[in-house]
Amino acid sequence: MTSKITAFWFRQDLRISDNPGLFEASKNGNVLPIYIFDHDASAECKMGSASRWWLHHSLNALNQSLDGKLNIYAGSAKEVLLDLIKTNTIDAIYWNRCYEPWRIREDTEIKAELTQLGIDCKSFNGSLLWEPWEVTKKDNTHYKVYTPYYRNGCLQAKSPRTALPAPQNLHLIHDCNAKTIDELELLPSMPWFKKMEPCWQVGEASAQARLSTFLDNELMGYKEKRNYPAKPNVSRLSPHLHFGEISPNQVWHSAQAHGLIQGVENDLDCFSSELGWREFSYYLLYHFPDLPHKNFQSKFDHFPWHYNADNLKAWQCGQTGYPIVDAGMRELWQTGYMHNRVRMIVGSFLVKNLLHDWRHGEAWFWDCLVDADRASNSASWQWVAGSGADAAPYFRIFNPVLQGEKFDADGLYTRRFVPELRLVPNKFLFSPWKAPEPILKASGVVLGATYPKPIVTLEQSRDRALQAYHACKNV
DNA sequence: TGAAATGTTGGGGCG
DNA sequence: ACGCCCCAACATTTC
Repeated sequence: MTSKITAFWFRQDLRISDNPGLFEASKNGNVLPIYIFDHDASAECKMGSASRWWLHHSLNALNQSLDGKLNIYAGSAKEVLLDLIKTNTIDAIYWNRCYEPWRIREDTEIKAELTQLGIDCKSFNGSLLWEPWEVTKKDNTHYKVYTPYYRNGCLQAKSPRTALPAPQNLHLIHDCNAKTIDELELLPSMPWFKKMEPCWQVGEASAQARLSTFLDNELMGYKEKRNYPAKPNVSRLSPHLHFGEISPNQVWHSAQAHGLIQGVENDLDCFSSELGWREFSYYLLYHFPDLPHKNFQSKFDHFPWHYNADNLKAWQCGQTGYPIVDAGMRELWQTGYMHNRVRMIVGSFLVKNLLHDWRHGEAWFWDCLVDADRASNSASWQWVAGSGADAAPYFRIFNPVLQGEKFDADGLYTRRFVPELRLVPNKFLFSPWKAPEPILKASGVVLGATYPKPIVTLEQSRDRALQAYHACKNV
């Protein structure tokens, strides 16, 4: 064994198995495993509150896998790394690529400077099935529509790398100048996260367990049942994927293997395609770095949004008077997560019925979601708003009453998060303002007191949205 | 992965 | 028996 020391820089790949950068680093000899918390450096890379909570636990899980030898630092990544090579004998620094624009900028700089100083810098793909620059069209332009991107761009390209094993014989080095995870102070002083704790098991082992449970019990019927927020047939892998506790390659190939079971072919294709949407988001962000801030379709730059602080607040707090919307927003607040069907409903409601700029929704989700991810979050909000690539057409406006009746017919989901309506019969659960007074009384509901009256009417707000969209249609 | 408005069809009640 | 109307059910168009 040589005495070469390779620093492996963990970022959004908080796992040991199928970690290409770590795998290669381990071949060189000794490994100095490091994590740099650099998200407080600027507003652009600020991490949301729920994400910080997740990160705290994820780092602890990773540290445990590394026998307590994960070296923690805080501050600008470049400064930390430059400092690190001054005070330690380091021959190489490896990492897996990140794709946020600010990361790409910074990584490019870091690679150039460190290489000049004689450090062997290598980056790897640990987070995507297909690199954004590898999915190309013949005419050299970029895909703007999902289906051809996925079918012709991804599925026709080379099959995603199969998962690597965890490196054997990791020789880990500890730097005594490193901080502890607690010193990062990722947890807020107000323990609001207590209610989230029972909902999640953080870390690589839990991510693998979640994948197994999903594939064994919930993949069957996924295509249909994933639409019903009370059903368990969704993977809930998004936060694990975001922090890289599990790689998309591990998910992809495990799912493929399970998809051989007869009768789940369509479910497998549907699930794989959801991983495809994740790839598409990264692809869009890579080729359109302004995606988190700017409308992908610039005609939306002149959209007559109608900001109203009270309405935004009501939406955030789950007090809109529309039970399926309020259930979703409260699920988000309480658990750090929201079922995908309901994300579409609350998104449509904010952007169309309340006529709020999608960036307000993006910001709130960013702070509240444990799976907050720049690429997915901004691509999805632009999709909902109609300003994005391959977006939902502007006139597609969800009716929260019909959506509730259709996708939560027995009210299980809605009653869980809006318990003040639990005695309201199904017939009026999604439109309590239509319930006759005796029924409300028997249910213990006083509209405007125990549960809000609708903050807008569906008919008027729908018409207003259609007018507004019409106004900027072909600017 | 929408909803509402409008159009079409066909069965049954009824003069 | 026949034609007319009504309307539910389904299909198509429009936003």
